[in-house]
Order: sequence, then C-alpha cells, then structure tokens
Amino acid sequence: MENYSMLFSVSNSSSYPIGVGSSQIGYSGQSSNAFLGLRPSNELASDDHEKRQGGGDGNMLMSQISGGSINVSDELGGSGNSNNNKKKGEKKVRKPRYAFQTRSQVDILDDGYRWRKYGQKAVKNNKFPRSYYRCTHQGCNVKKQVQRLTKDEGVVVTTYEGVHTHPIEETTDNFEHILSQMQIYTPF
DNA sequence: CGCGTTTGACCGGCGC
DNA sequence: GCGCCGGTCAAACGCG
Repeated sequence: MENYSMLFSVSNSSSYPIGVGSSQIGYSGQSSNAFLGLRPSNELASDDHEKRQGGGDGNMLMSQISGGSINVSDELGGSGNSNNNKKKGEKKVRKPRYAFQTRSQVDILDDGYRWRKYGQKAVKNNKFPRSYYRCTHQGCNVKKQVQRLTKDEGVVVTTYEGVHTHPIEETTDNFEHILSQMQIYTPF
C-alpha cells in the first residue's frame, strides 16, 4: 500500500460520511477538473440492475446509486460478510453506493483510509480490470472498487459502498502533519 | 513475522 | 435447468 495521504481533506472533518470529501486528488495538478462527475444517491429507488446485465453498457459512469433502504450502520457494524444470505430472515439489504470518477495517472487513490485488496476481475467492454478493496478496520465493512475506463485511460472510476464509522487512519506522513512540522521550522 | 497483494476457484443471481 | 457474469474467498506468495 502506498501512503500518499491525500492532501487537504483530513483537516475539515474527520468523520465524513464517505471517503468522498477527502479524496480531492492532488495528484498531478495538471488537470483542473478533478471531479468529472459525482452522483450521490439519485432517486433510482427501484432495484438496481445497472451492471447486472451482461454486455450492456460500455461505460458505467452512472453507476446508479441503488436507493435501497439505508441500513448502513446496521450493516457495517454487524455482519462481517457479504451483503446477504448467511442468515435466514435477513432480507437483502442493498447498501447505497457512491461513484465518482477522477482523473489520475494512478488508480490507487488514497483517501486516508487503509484498504486491502480482495479481488480483481476483468470487466466486459473494458480492457482494464476492476479492483475490489475493503477497509481493513475492524467492524468496518466499507468497500470500494476502482476501475479505469477504456475510453480514456486517464479516468478512474471509484465506487464507494458503505460508510466509514471510524476516523481516518492516522498516517505518520500525513500532509497536515508534515505541514505543521514545516511550520515549526519556518521562520514566519 | 505480520500484513497486504495475487489469482484461480467458488458462489449466488439472473436471463434464456 | 443451465450457463453467464459479477462479486467474494482463500491459499500462496511477496515485501518491509
């Protein structure tokens, strides 16, 4: 894992709902439009089959946020497993997903949390694989998947699933930390 | 030696 | 019912 702790971000609010607020992507300040799109919970309350069907869409820009019931907290805290089954009487609870795309050379966008990769699959209509990450904090089932577009490989789509219930991991090389350190040595 | 990645197998859902 | 497909598991491996 890399610790490129994402610059600005950490200071504002440690308990941001998702990693969204924290990943401003300071990489390569070349591109002004870091966020090409961000769609938090639209009203697609109906079932989500967006990418379920095979060979449908070439781009999953939309990645509909499934508007299922939001039992996020329950989900996160309790089950340390996949979405459903494993228990009888447990109905299928879909966690909302937040997808946004960024322009970045690297696909590993460190948002301050520690992720562990648990899978990688090839995506149809896409020559780049999709990587599945999971937050390594205990009791935190937040997942995210990172995918690069075939259209232009400069764009990386990150989809967050779930909400972090813990503060951001404290990295020693935190930018803020470094900043404060610098201020110490700065004559001003 | 602990933690994270890799990678093929496995599993459940859905379409046909 | 079968096969495809997306998502997850887990053992082996790698690295600091």
